[in-house]
Amino acid sequence: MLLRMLHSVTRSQKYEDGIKWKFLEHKGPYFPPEYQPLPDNVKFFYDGKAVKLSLAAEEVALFFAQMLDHEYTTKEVFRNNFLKDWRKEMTLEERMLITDLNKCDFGELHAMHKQKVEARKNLSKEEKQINKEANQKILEEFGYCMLDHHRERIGNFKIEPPGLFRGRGDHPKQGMLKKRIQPEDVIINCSRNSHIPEPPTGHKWKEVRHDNTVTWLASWTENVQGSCKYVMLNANSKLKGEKDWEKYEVARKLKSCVDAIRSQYQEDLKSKQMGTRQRAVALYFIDKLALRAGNEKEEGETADTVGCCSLRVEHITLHDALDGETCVVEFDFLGKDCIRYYNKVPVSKRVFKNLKLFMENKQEGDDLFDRLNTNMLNKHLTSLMPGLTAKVFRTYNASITLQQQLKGLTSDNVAEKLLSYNRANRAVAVLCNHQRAPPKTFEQSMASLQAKIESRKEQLELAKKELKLAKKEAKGSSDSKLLKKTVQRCEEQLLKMEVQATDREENKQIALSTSKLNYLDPRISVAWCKNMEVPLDKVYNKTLRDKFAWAIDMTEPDFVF
DNA sequence: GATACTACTTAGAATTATTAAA
DNA sequence: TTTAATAATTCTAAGTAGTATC
Repeated sequence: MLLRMLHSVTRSQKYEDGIKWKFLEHKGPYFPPEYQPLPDNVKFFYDGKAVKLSLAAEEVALFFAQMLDHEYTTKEVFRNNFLKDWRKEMTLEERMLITDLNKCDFGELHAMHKQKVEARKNLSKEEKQINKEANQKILEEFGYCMLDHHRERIGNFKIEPPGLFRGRGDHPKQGMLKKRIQPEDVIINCSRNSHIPEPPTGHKWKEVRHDNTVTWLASWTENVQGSCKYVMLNANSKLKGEKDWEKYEVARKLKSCVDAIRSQYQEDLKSKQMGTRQRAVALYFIDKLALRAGNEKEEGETADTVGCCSLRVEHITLHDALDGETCVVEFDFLGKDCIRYYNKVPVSKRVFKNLKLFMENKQEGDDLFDRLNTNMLNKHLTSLMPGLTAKVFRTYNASITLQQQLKGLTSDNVAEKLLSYNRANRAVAVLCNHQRAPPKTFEQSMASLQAKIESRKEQLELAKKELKLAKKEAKGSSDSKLLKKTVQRCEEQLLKMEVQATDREENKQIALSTSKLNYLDPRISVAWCKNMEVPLDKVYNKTLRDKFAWAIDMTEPDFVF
C-alpha cells in the first residue's frame, strides 16, 4: 500500500479512472427492530379521555413522548410539523378526534420510556454481557464487507431507525416524521459475481446494482428532505485512507503555490471586472478566515445558514475605525450546523473599499457577492492548481497552523507537552470556528477539580514541613528520603492538575475533535509525538489511530507538512 | 449558465463505555 | 461495589463539489 501511494503522489487509484473496486460483497444493511406495541396498562389520553391508538399512530406518538424532556418539543415549528405528520399516520377516526396537540397527554408513554431507559441501565453485569455479545454478533455478520480481497469494516451498516426529524437551529422541517425504511426502499450495490445479500424474509430490495465507480454498498432516499443516504465503509478502510491521504497531499501542494495565489488575488482586487474583484475578496476571506465555500441552498428547505459565497449584506458591518483599528469588518452570521461566526477583522484599504462598493445600493437579503458562486470560484481555483477547491484552504491553513504552533515548544514534562499540543490544536479549532455547547456539568467539574488542587496544595505544604523536620533530626535517614519522594510526587500531581484545569477552562466552548479528525494532517502529530517522546495514544484514541494507520506507518520524525 | 441530482466529507449532539472517586 | 465524571464511539444532519440535463 505504501509503495503504491508513493508512486502516485496525487492519484492513488489503482484502477483506471473512476473505478473504485473490482470486487464487493456484503450482507446488506441491518434493519432496526419492529415496533413493539404498548402494553395495555400504558395509555394515551386526549382531552382527558383514554384513547387506544392504531399501531401506526401509536408508534409515532411514542416518538414524541420519548422526546418530551427535550427543548425541541416546546418549539412551535416542531410541534406543528409533528402534528401534521402524525395525523397522516392516523385512521380517519383518529384524525377526526385528534386535532390539537395541547390536548394530548403523553405522560404515561413518557414515563414508560423513562422506565425502560432506567431498567436498561440497571441490568446486571451478566445481562449486559449478553446484550454486548448479541451486538457483537450483529456486527460480525453485517458490519464487514469484502472489497478487493480485503475484509473491511463498514461505517454505518445499520439502517437509521424511524423517528422525528431533528434539524439544527431554526430548521423549517424539524419535528417531521422520519419514516421507517423498508427493504423495498433500499438499493444494494455489490459485485455481479458476489454473493448477493438476502433481503429480510418476505421482502425484496428496491434494486440490486453493480456500479464499481462508487464506494457505497447500499442507499435509500430519506423522506424528510428527499436526499439520499448511503451505507459506506469505515474510516479505517483502505479506500477511505487513501482518499484521506490524497486530501492532505493536495493541501501540501497548495503550500508550494499559496504565495503565488495570494499575490494573484491581491492583484485581482484591483481588476476592472466586478466579478473578478468579488472573487478576490471571497478568496481572501476563505484563505485568511478559513470560511467555507458557501454553496447556494434552496430557500425554506433548510435553516438559514451561509458560507463565504452566500454571505448577504446583513452578515457584515463595515467600520472605518473600531477599537483603535481602521478598516474593520465585523462578521456575524450562522454557518454550518447553525454555529454562529462572529469576528472583527481589520482588512486592507483595498479590500475594505471593495466591500463598500459591493454593498452599495443593496438591501437586507441581497447577496454580498452577487457576481460570484462556488462553482465559478472553484473553476478558477482548479485552473491555478489541479485539485484545488475552496475547502483545500481550510485543510491547508489548519495543518500549517498546527505545525507552526508546535514548532519550538520545549518542556520535559509530558503533561505540559500535552497542554501545548492541545493549545496548538485549539488555535486550529478557533480558526475553523469549531464550537460546542459547554458541557452541562462544566461549572461543577471545574469546581471539583479546583477543590482537588487546593487539597493537594495543603498536602504538599504538610509534606514539605515534615521533610524539613526530618532533615534537621537526621540527615540522609531513610525517613527523609521517603518524605522527599512524597514531596516530589505531590508536586508532580499538582502540576498535572493545574495544567489540566487550564486546559479544560480554555476548552470550554471549543471542540478539538473535528479538526483532529478532518483537518490536521496526522503526520504532523505522529512526527511530533516521536520527536517529543510523547506516546501516540496520549494524542490519538483508538479510533484515530485506526483511521490514521497509514500515517502512523509511514511518518518519519523529520516529516514536514 | 441554471439547476437538479449524486456521492462523498465534515459536523456537533447523543449515547455508550471506561475510568476515577466515593 | 457503586456512582459520577470523562472519554470514546455512534449517529445522522449538513455541508462541498462533481456531473448530468436542459
